[in-house]
Amino acid sequence: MPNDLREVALQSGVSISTASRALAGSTLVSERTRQRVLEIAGRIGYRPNASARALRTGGSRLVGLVITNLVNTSFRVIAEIVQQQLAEAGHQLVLSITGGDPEQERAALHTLMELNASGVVAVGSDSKAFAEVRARGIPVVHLGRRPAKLVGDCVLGDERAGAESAVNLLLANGHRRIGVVCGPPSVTSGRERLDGYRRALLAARCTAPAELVVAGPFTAQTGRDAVDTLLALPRARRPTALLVANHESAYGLLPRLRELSVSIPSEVSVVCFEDAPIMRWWSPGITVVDNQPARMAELVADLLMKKIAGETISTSRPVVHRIPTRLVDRESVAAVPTRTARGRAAVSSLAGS
Amino acid sequence: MPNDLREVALQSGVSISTASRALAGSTLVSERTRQRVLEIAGRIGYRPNASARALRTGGSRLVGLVITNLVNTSFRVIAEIVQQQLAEAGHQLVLSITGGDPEQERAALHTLMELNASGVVAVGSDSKAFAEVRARGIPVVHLGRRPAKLVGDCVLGDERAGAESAVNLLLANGHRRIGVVCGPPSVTSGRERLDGYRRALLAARCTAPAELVVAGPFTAQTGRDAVDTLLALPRARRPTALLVANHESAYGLLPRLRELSVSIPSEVSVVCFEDAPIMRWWSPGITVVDNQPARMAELVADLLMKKIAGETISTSRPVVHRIPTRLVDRESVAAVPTRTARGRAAVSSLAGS
DNA sequence: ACGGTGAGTGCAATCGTTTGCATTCCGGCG
DNA sequence: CGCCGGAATGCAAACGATTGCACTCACCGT
Repeated sequence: MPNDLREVALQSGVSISTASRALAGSTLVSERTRQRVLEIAGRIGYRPNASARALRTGGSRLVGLVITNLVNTSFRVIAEIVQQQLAEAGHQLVLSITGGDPEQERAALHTLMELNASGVVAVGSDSKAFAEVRARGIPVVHLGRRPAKLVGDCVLGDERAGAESAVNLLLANGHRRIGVVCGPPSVTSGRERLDGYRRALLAARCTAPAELVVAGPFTAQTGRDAVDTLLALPRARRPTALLVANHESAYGLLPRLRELSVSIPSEVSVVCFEDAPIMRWWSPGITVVDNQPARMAELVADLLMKKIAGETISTSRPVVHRIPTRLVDRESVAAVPTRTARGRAAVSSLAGS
Repeated sequence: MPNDLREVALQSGVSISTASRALAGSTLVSERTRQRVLEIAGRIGYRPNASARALRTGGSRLVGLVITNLVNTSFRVIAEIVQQQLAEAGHQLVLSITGGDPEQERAALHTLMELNASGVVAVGSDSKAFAEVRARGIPVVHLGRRPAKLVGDCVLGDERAGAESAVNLLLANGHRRIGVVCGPPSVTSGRERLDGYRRALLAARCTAPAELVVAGPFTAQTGRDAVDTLLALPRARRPTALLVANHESAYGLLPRLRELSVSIPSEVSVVCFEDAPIMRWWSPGITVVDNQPARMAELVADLLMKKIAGETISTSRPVVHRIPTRLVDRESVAAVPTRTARGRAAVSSLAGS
């Protein structure tokens, strides 16, 4: 026995149109028939066919999330929150993980077009397939990284200010030689963080010598290597503090420091970008610049749903939103050890015990 | 200008049927017309309308993944791999995160039914909505936890053997008093791990006193509390090794041990369940029972796609597959400390507070 | 009494594809 | 020469919902 709208109509003794309207809550049906239809629908467990509806109305209530991976804590949080927010509004999340491969990204976007997606959230992406998506009137929101060509609004962290706040904290603790580990210059977020770092140093009339800047891909290895490179510098040029501008690197940098028994924060202060469980649980707790992925995700969901509801492919220019970062001060930053202070500490510890 | 099959047909000078067949690769069209149609389709950027196709054929090529969260490393890996495998076969992943809430799970499953999902992967779930899904002929594969009522094949880790291998390793290192932290008894995986623990001890003619068994929800707090409970035991009854049977607890347990300056493995040996980056990076590296989520995911995707392809809601009984675990020996297990060698400062500090 | 009104309902077209069946066209065979 | 068969194509009916339009009444005002 089928359980489509026709069946509901049949059993309710009304036409398909009326049944449809009753279920849709139209004012064009009498209260009594609505009750009857609803009751029958409930009884036979009627579920509307999403394909048919999408075909007829042109709206699928599917939203694509195109993302490079789920390992990155920010991305994971974003996926969770966006899914949840969309679900509350009756949308479904179609997940595509591209691994950063443009070809896969293209494929994902094409599929989303075929699905008549109601919207697309893309994080860290940049391909001309977006133009097609946009051309089809599907709203797009960019997230996390700013692509060269915006086809929709863009939600970013305030990377520059975040880096500045971190560097300022270090400066306030007396650090002058601050090493930085950042992502490849091709990624906007990495560039901006580096820029913030430079700017803060400049404002304090400090130098940022090239030897203190290490750039590399988003891998733990980059972090490991950075430690070795920076600590190999002669004492006087060695950094007393490190700013780790992406947390993939942190996953290599922190263990490497421990391997080498370099003590945080007494020997080197550390500030990392992006909060993650491991940052809280590391010993000592790592001071981080939290880019608040949950807030980014909420805003993204909000923007996208407004666009979807508006139906209007707003011809206005895409706007870029910046979510402020939050400096979470834990235990990995301390005053720069002065020669005398260090000597004193050693002496007193001897004397004390 | 529309972008549908009719347009392709029109420009190719053939009927819609022929165009459809040409694109579908049917043998019923001449090579020449196929070429022509393909060329036109490519030129005008034709993309088939998935809704229309789904409506007509009854297959949506959408697969639901219903999961409690993405924080758990195993789940995250599963989501990534399943997505990738499905995408390769031309399916799309619809992600639903339930947070463990049965109501949300029900809603997710209902939505998937409306979408005419081609299949559903459910991890850690148990609700009667599955019966409806099954009744609609949608293949289901369970993953990770075994629900009371199987509506489809089930892929699990070999929890019992995994726990046994861990305990055996500890026994081989001379440990006799082995504490265990496990999930709530309501979850099958937790029960099985506990069972494996008991069995291994029994086989070695050791006891597993109740005071060494701590059960609690899948939270970091459970792990923290477990440390305090177990270490508060009088010296002679205190465990010399810990088996942490879920990694949510590990996230609380490991930092707590470090807070208390309880040294691993010299004061206490530790084996955790489920591998994760933090296990590798912890210092010392934590020996784990790896449940190989990637292999589970691959098998799940494989099973599901076979069922989808088969079209047959195989009436045969659901079969339960077990993926073997892998003991990854790192640095957190050492021979049991002799009484004299055993440090006392850290542990007694706890008793004091 | 009659036309107007408006609430409630039904008819039928429509969304874009797939596919069973009919149709055409051609060559080959009896 | 007519007939048959197969290859290639087209026609039209689905799939299940939404929705503009037309229709039916009962009721009201004049």
